[in-house]
Amino acid sequence: MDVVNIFLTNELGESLEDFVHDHRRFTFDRLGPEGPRRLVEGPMWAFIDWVLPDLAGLEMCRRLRADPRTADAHVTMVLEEDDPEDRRRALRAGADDYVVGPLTRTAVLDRVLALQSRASERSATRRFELGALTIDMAALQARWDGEPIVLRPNEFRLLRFFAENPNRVLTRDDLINGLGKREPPIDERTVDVWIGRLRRSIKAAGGGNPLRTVRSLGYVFDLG
Amino acid sequence: MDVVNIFLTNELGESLEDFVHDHRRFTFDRLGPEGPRRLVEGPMWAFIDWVLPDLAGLEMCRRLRADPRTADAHVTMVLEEDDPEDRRRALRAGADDYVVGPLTRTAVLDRVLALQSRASERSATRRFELGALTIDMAALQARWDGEPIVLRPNEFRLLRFFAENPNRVLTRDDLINGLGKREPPIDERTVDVWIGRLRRSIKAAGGGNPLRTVRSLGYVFDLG
DNA sequence: GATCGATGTGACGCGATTGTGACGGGATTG
DNA sequence: CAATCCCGTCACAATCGCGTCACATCGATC
Repeated sequence: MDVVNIFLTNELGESLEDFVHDHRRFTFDRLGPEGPRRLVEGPMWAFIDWVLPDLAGLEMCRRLRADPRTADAHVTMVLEEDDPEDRRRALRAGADDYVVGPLTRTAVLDRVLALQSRASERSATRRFELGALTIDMAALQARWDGEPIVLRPNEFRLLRFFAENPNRVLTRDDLINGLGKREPPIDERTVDVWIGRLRRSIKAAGGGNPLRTVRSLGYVFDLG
Repeated sequence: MDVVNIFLTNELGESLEDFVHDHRRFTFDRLGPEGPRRLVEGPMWAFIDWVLPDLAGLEMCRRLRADPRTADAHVTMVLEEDDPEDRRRALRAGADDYVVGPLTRTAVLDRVLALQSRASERSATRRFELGALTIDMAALQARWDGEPIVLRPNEFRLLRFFAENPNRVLTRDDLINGLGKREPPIDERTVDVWIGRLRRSIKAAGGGNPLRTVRSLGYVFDLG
């Protein structure tokens, strides 16, 4: 079942309980300055209050964008009143959307569902093309020069995360978080095993080794 | 001469008279909660009013889909006004299309003709050619490399649904809904049995295994 | 080239997921 | 109305995935 992460900067995000609706699982999470408390793999929808006690909504939005784990989140800015000037500023700060609050739980859900159906129309088949490597997100199938790569679920997630952050050193911690494995805590050395297994699977499909080890730091997906 | 069934939930469907236009024979039929009153073999086009006195349009749509005789009908939802929210819900409930009413008889005909010509361009539902596999919708016959595959009705529906959604992970839930088995509720594990039986039938005809298991998610019909 | 921390990797085992034979009730057929 | 077929469910077997460990290997530094 799909999991949809919903982040809120107000008390609506307090309950960490899951919420199932229409065959999808939603998790509500309180969004603080340090980012979300938990992050399950899946689409992310953030609702940021324009006026916050400790941190301006603008700044919160920037932090979300800066963190590779949440950079893809869809950000909706929640305005207290419909001020055109605020709207403009919110969108310029990187928000994808705005809404005039205050929100209720069901209002949030409805909005996410509406936006989601629009989003799925737009990018029904997401597809990465990275040199010889292609990743078909709809079929959950990766190929090297057209040759299918047989990947286990975790390997696929790993490859996907690398593909989303090419040419950038990812620490073992980045990888663990990027794959949503903060809980239960995982030994960092396990990442080495993930890498080894992914490399082997790619090689088994006749591929090269796009994963470079950066000693005492992490790994990079080399592109071009 | 082809016969085209047109179902309507309002008084436009009252007359059971045939109507000939452009070398095609159309039958108009009043669609009630029990389904159409008569059904001639041929393409089916249903126009369901979003607002109905006794039964919501949504529910009517589901019933159409649930009945194997009408599951293939093209469903157009007739909205009273252009509310994006209603549009979204209509499409998610299984409608193929929507239109803002009220409709006249000729408007319905025009629409059907327009949709029909588009459909025949796609020639979607007549015949699939997917690698070694061919599916003849008219003869309800599938073949692997020309060799007939003996399929039970449910297996055929399943294969058809896969063929309509190749290279795309389908969850067990997708498959249950795609085969119109929302009612009565079906155990998701039953899908595993469907898959097993379909695989066996294909293999019995000398075919390969085009169905890939995606662990903890669902199944994909792999193509290319 | 010796040393030592960092990385690569085969093996293991548990828990989760999937495959499948068997059964029975209901529909269908002749 | 008997024989057959179809299909949903169940229970058990088979398989798979993955985190961990232990040991092999590597490579920077002196």
